[in-house]
Amino acid sequence: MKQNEKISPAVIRRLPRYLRALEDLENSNTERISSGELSALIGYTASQIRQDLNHFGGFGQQGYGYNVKDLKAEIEKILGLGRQYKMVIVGAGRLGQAINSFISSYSDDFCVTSLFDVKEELIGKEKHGVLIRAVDDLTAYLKENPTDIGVITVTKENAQSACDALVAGGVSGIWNFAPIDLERPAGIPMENVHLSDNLHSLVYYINHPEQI
Amino acid sequence: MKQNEKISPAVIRRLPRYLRALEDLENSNTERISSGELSALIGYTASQIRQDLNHFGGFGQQGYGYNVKDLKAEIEKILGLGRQYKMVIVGAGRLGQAINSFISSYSDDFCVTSLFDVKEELIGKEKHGVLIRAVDDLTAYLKENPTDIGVITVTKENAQSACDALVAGGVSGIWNFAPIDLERPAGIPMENVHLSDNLHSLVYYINHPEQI
DNA sequence: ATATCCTTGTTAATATTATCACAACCCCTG
DNA sequence: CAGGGGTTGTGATAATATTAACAAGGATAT
Repeated sequence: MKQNEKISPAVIRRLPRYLRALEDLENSNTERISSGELSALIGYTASQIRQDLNHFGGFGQQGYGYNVKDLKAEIEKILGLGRQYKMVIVGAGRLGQAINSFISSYSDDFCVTSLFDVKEELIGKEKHGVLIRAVDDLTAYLKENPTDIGVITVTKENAQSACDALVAGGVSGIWNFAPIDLERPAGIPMENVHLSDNLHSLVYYINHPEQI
Repeated sequence: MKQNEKISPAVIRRLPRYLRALEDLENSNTERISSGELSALIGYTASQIRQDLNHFGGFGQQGYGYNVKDLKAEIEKILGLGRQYKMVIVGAGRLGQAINSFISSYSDDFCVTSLFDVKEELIGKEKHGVLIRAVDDLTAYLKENPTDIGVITVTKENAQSACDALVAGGVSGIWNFAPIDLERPAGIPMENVHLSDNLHSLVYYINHPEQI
């Protein structure tokens, strides 16, 4: 990265999109790509693509474009991929199981080591090869088994205490699926997936198609 | 809405957040709320809250603030809630089932009428009281049973054809969980939930906590 | 009634984000 | 190895989005 420049969140949210496009290109054995071609593929302007990438360094070559393999490697490095992230999921209901299944099939870079739940009847069972433990044991488990990411898929009512337990256990980041904005110490990143909010936005645009 | 003013997507994405806060306030029997108090609750500046709401009309009163019940009703009206939206889910795997379960427990405003899948062994079964049909019958089903929203929870490879079938069947909007940007006719709104992108952004901030 | 206190709606200022435009300069062809 | 074509990196400009500031006017207390 150039200096200690603060990168805008808008740029960061686009990086995974670039990565997906580059993976597709690599799979189709494309060796090089220009910002203009990338623009046609993913819809951002060529100018924006060049400016985004330039926040992190000049990965392209004039008259040539970008080397697909190299650029993909650079973006993976920027994001911090290339090592394994250990995860736990708090909430072993349908959503927790779906996320567990998604992660295990998605990439070896992410590994769910345990699920947690309050429900007696779930504790001790396995889902997708992952053991469900009692949520009371969460913090203790995390201290024994250092974990990078905590996923919250419990109800709104239980989300804050799940978050507190994850923080107490020393996770580095939180992925929250509960429809609530959780309190946490500064410096702990959190990504929210608010399904209901998302659905409501969709409904707005269904009713105002002229605004799309 | 004031005139035919085009409302920025940034504003639209905040409306569901306001709605959530107002629901909580209503549940705790709070009658009135000022933009300053709302700001403390949800983190947006008071100025932004007032400006957002004013795009749609003056719902507040000087020296008093906003009436919780009324403001909630206004935002529901703006979003287009208050009627039932019929939905189908294409992809009856874990994610599809999780979304189905989420929706049925979330609100009566949304109703999943059918799941669809390619897998022979799933077709004819019921999940959460909803029948799984063959994806080949999707468009025909939609023509018989007018549907507002199509949810895509199939693999990346099958997502575009699912999208095409939904559009051919006349859905008004699409909620896409596949990690791909789908082609569709202009005027069909689509909300994307790209879990992998989201996870990658989280990983970036885990590795650059100073940038939060 | 009246005066004070609040809080909105709204305009202006600032900050952030996206686009444009082009010089620099590398690839590629012959 | 020279010239034409193509593409980047980047500073300037435009567009959006957010925050600040305050006049207008209702709520509340007395």
